[in-house]
Amino acid sequence: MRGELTFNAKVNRNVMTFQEFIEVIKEEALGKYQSAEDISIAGRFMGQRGPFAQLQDAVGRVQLYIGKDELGETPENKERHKKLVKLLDIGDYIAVKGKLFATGTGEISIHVHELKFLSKSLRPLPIVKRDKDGNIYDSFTDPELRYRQRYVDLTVNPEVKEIFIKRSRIVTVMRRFFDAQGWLEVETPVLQPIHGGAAARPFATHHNTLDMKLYMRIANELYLKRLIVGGFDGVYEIGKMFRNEGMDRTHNPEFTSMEIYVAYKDYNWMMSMVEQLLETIAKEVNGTTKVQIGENSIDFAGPYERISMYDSIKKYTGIDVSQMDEVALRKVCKEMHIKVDDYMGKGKLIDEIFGEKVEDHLIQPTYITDYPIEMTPLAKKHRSEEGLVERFELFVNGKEIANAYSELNDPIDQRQRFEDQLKLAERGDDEAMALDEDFLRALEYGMPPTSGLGIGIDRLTMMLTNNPSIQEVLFFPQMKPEVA
RNA sequence: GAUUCCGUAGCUCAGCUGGUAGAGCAAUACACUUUUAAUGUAUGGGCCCUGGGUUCGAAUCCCAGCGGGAUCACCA
Repeated sequence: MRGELTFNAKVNRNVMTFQEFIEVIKEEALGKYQSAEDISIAGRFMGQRGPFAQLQDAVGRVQLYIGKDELGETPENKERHKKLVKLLDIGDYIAVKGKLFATGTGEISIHVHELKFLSKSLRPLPIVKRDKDGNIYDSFTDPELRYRQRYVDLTVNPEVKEIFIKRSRIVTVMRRFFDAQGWLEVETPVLQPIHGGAAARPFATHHNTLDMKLYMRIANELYLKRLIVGGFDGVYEIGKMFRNEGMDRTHNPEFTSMEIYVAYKDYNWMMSMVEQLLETIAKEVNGTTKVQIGENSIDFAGPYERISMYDSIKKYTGIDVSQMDEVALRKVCKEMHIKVDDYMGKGKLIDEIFGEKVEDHLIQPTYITDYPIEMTPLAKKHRSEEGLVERFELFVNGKEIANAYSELNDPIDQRQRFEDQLKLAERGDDEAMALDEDFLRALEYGMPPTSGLGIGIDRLTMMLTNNPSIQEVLFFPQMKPEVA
């Protein structure tokens, strides 16, 4: 008996998946009461009511009919099966054989005549029940348990599994979209000697053999641009970034970003590309461009509104900050009761006003364009507006999900911008960007005009699945250690 | 990091102004072989997060710690 209960290696599971089973119902079994041939199926035993049991696999559930005296053929085999059925626990993996039939209420089920244990569950799974109206009766909801034991969460909460399937599809659709354009998916270093490309505190580590300090990347931008210098027309990378910052419902120390750089393009082109990309993703993942996020119904169908940062501030505050110097901006912040620090330069002050007064209004997808030069050291100067750069951020539901530039490809200007960052750092801005000599050298060899874009995959998934918490879209969100 | 709420059975939760632990589901046994969250009867199940304190007596009140959620700050 014991042998039957433990972790069988021989499985005939490839005979039929649940999905195939459902197709068989449609094509063959419907209208019949009993299939001619046995089918073989395997899955997780998820409960029993009388002779009716639920078997679950990755796709869904099917009903089994386990008749008391109908298992096995020989008397010994019948006896054995009776014992096996008694030993069934929720969570056990079993394989069954039987014929399809329609029950009295019309549900297509498997009339089991043979049952085999594949694996035993030694711990009781939480039992979640739901009725036809979707009411859930015995839920498994404790966030701490759900995140620490995601395997249980995924087993008993099908809507959780659905989120992660969507997340995977978002990435797949994105990849397919880029690949169709001939852009190249690449991988760049996670361990970097200089943490460039963004403004954030890094995780630091040490390489023993080289005896050198290394940082987990906070961004991969400077490496991807090196590849554009190297002659690729379009490169993109989907991968983890690491930032040693605070954690909350929208921040996890490691998160996934997609960065893409396309040569001979500018940020106007990029805006159109992003519209097509997001529209495609929304349709492929949700079947529609519209998505409900909390209270708001959002439509990802392009084109999106485009408004410059200065105009957006004017629109929502009535104040024109475009000609103001640092002193005037500080005065404005004070009048609006916006907290500012001494180290903040002009760009940062404008960003504070924007964050405080504008962001929350940007519900439908909206491009904010043309940022002050001080806060964007890697973007190209605006072709006609003094003091601005060609940059946009895409806001949806009041939150930023994409950031893009016409990339700065003038090495002399780039060196100057890095030096301005160093000055900010000296004033106490610990987010100011470090200078990367090799990156400058690459630019000195010549980089074509290029547009670059970054999209937060976690954030995008949160929006497309209507989840306000990043933990709900990460399989294993960062947690403090569990104490035994 | 700050504020605030929370931590009781495998899960979801009651447990009042302090008097020594409860329900539903799950589990076990027996009966039932049926349906669509939940059949019946019976039974077992607890470091009430941890450590101090107050008290004759603490799941309950106080303090500290640990873990989680929410809000804020920082960031994406």
